[in-house]
Amino acid sequence: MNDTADTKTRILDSAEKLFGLNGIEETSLRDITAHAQVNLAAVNYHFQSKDSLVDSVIARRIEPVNRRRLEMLDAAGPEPTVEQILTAFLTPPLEIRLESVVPLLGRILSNPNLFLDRVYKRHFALISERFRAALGKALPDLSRRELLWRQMFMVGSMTHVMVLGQILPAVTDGVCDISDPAELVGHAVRFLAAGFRAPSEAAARRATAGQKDAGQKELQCAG
Amino acid sequence: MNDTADTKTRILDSAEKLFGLNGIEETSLRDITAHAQVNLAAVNYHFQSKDSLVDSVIARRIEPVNRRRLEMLDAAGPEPTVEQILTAFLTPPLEIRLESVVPLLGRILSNPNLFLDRVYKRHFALISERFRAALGKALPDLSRRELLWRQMFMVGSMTHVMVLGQILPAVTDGVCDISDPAELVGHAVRFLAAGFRAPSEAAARRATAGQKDAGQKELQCAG
DNA sequence: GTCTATAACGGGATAGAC
DNA sequence: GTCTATCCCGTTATAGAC
Repeated sequence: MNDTADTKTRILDSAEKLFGLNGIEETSLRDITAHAQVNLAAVNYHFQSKDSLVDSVIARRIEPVNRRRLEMLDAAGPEPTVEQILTAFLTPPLEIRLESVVPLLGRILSNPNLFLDRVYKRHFALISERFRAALGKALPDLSRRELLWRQMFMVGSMTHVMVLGQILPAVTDGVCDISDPAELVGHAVRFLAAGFRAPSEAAARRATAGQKDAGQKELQCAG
Repeated sequence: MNDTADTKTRILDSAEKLFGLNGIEETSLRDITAHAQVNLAAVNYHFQSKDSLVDSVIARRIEPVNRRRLEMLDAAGPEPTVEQILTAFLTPPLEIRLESVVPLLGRILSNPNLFLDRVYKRHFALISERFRAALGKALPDLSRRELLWRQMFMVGSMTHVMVLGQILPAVTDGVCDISDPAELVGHAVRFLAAGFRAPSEAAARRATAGQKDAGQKELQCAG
């Protein structure tokens, strides 16, 4: 906590931290103002309501992440590889060094009520379309439907790791954690790029129709 | 709602539905008892507390899902393919026909506080180990660390789709939805099996060290 | 702009009649 | 087992002094 910051910033900082640690609904304005060492009424003065505070907390972190994503995508040139596209999408949210911001972003992405109106439409629809277009160009054999499903799986992979955040070591015998974003992005990009390059639905059907008893192994590689 | 069921079942049914629709913290006991058309005090009579009710709601759905997962895994024989393992893991939670149970399972998996002590240790640790062992046997080149990361990505892919549930069409222009579990499992298994078969960290390093300027395309297939 | 005090409400839980 | 009535707490939000 930056004790020298002004009241509004102190509230945002504390809200962000406690939302990420304990959840949004589970965190009261009293918790926030106590942690920020400001008066309870300051929240309703600077923000109009708790809902509006939540929106401010979200926007403050998501917007720079999305700007950085587009920067990285643009930096990869006009015809980026699948790996470059995925790296541009996954790195910015994971490399935020502030404790509990990563889990907060995860929570936001995994709360369907909050997500649709207050996050997806404002902060995610355009980015999602932009990255889907890039992936479609890199993978011209995939239908729009397949691209959309695979993008869901990609976002889900990232979200789950972000949500688990602090408890990730506890569920992996201490093997995995999010403190090294580069390692995490590396694992994720290898896994997800192979997934995106998997044979399309149509190709998989053709393959099984063509060779009758080759088993499922031919599904391995096509891309 | 089954109006003829006994009070305890009516409470479980209503709680499950409202938890899935609106979230667990966001649903009050008053909401539940009103929907179930039972008395408020009945909750504390049949269950001791709201927390304990939550545990019962979770256990009632997760246990059959996990039994079915093991059945399907065993049915695939002693050396199942990656596709068979993934299908056994993903199908049971998604083919539950009851509205709002799938989103509820998603919410449970994406609430880290609830998850670790009250869900992971009780309902998920053993299943997770069992499936990881099967995947490790089918993919002997992967290290334990890589297997754990990839399993996280798999669970995340499934969880995200389950969490979004009802709003999935809204974020995909109506293209994707969870009403056809077979289609969803098909897409997921193709994507994830390719991901699991992606070259290991070590293999990827060897490949880039060996050939200098082949670009990133050689990462495509190895497994 | 910042505080104290409090309003107005909804939450979980329980006592005790039936 | 089921009800009514109520307790007691924490919540958001606001009024009004400074």
